[in-house]
Amino acid sequence: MANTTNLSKATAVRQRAVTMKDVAIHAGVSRTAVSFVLNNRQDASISEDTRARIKDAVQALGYRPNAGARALASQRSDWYGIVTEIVTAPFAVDTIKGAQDQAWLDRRFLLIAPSDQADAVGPNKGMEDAAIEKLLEQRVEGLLYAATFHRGVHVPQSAHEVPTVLINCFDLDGKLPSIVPDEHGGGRVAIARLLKAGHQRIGVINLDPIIPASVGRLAGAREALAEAGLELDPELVVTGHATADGGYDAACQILDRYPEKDRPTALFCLNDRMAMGAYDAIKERGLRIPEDIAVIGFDNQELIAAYLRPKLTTVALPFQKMGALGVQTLAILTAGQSIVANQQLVDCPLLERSSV
Amino acid sequence: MANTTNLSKATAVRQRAVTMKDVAIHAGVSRTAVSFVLNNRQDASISEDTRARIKDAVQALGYRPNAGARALASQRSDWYGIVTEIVTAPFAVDTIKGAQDQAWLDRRFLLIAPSDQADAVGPNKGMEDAAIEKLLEQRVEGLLYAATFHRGVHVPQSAHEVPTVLINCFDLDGKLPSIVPDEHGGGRVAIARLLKAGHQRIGVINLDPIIPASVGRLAGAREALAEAGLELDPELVVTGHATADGGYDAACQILDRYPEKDRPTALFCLNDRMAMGAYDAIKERGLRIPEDIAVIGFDNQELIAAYLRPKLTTVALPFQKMGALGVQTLAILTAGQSIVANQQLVDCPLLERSSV
DNA sequence: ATCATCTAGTTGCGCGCGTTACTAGATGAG
DNA sequence: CTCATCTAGTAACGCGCGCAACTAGATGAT
Repeated sequence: MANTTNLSKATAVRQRAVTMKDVAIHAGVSRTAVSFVLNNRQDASISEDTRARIKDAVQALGYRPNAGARALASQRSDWYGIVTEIVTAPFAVDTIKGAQDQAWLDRRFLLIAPSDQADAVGPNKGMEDAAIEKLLEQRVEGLLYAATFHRGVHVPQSAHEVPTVLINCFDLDGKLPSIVPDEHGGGRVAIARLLKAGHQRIGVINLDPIIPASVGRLAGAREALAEAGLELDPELVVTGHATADGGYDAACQILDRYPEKDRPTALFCLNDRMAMGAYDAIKERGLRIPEDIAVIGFDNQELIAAYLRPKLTTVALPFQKMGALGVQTLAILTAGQSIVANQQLVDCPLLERSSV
Repeated sequence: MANTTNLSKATAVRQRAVTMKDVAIHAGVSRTAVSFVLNNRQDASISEDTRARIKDAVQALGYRPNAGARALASQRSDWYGIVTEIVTAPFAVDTIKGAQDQAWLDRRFLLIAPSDQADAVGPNKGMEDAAIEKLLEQRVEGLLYAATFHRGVHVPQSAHEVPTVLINCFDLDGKLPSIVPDEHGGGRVAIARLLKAGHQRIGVINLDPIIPASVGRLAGAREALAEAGLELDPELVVTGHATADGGYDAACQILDRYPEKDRPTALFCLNDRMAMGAYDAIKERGLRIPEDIAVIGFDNQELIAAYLRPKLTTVALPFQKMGALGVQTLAILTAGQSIVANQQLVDCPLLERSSV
């Protein structure tokens, strides 16, 4: 009979799928017995013998459970949803990856909804709402809401209907728990690394000073300097546009402003794209990295950091970890338990390459 | 009553969801009537009056259809699955994006399954099988199987149980339809662009010469040259490791091998990462881009191409388009119709920036 | 011999929905 | 008045499954 099954499977593709009932008939038991065996229920008593017969039947028929029907009957879907900008964001994929892997471990499925514009005020706001709506129609048990740069957000109302965890952003108007990078610690570790290498005069290429990334990283930098008895010279902090060009311009400013002896010996770039531009400015002036000027970045944007020459030492944004932690947090919340902290910080580790 | 609903929604989060039955009772009709209205069935006759009452009830109660139950009853899920390496691949996200958007337009949902190793012989092969298995358990109606670089693959047997379309790869042992970039045309357009700018002596930084990308792009390059009455000088084709370092080394070879007058005036780099390294080699020699040496890349790896200085002119791999086309093809196949060609080529358009 | 307990299952309900078949009442033709 | 036809719905089944409640037979204690 296994024969005919294989045959029919090979010839006619669009056949009615094998159900538990088929398995039950094949094994000569009731459908319930099959269910018990497949779900490994301890309270039911099925002899080893029939248990084996059932498993054989499953194999022989190529039975595959119907996840939708199971969800319907059991009133739980084992699905989480994640909504995030997907393509505009080089980082989104890391968050997804982290969440996906963790979900996989927990035997859960991650539904990914597109949100071209996670920004709460954008013109595509409607799309984001629709995306969440779709996820809720799939009866996801929890939601992950991920931003591509650390910021405060307003989360659509519908997201409050199931447990929701914010990743790389925080709830501006509510109580939703969030997971964000420890920008402060990242700033510290970057500066600490430079200090350890003997640098005392450090230039900083800053981001827009009002965003959390800038605030946190600079505070951390100051703290690390203070511990070494140093201060951050405001003149050495230049704000640049968050691109390679911006980094180039800012680096030029810093490098050209001082005579060689007063020139900073290291640059802390608050993101890797700006570091990429800074590299150009440095090389253009005939200076070597890291011998003449050390450079340290932030973000660990793989495509940049790992391919710059020399490879860029940088502080990593822990997107994968945040994604995984998001799923873990969701697991706690959907289990009805409560979590300890409303905001969880995740370490930003230093990645040593060759630019310091 | 809208009041109490809102209230209960706000206070008790984990409430039984509103079902069609609730809507029916609220509107004073049968559940069937609700179903007819929601599905806009033409054959059923419901008066405008009750139709409105039902829609009001849907609004008032905040009814949201249960996608799983609907799938179960209607025997169609409106879901497609996509399996692809997700994080190892900077491109995967573009494919997903394209597919996702198209699916969204078609009112379908895209389930994304992780596959750390889409390679058919890798150690994680089991995971890929498991991923497909999971997708089939969700009763996806079709599968997209996407690779991160153009190559031949062996697709797991289970993927043959539903319509499957390969993206950026082709089926080594079967009949599965595939969608791949037009490497040949891309090579042509790159060289044509350089010719148009007056370059006659063109260096090529090649990839591993046996992969489809290399074969196709070089053939296209030769064709474009031939049309201009030129030939590709084999000496000017250097194979490099597909990284920035590899591009740097290859560029150095090409640049240092000839006296200035015989030096190529343009470099065609078969991927953007190698172009990134080539930039370094060129700048190191005091040469300017594009005045002294023009550079054209391939892939359009945004983070690189758009942030190099000068910005890199490159040929784009049409991942989004391939993803979208994949979904469209799947729609045809799942509708039971057959498609024209077993292999569809997608244009690789030239992206003009500033390096030519 | 009687009754309780245990083993190895089975019967049957309901999850939320799509869908087919049916029906009660209104309308019109003869 | 009778019968056919149309309008505006409704009753009921089944999708595949989980699960609570039940049962037939075997075993053991009294």
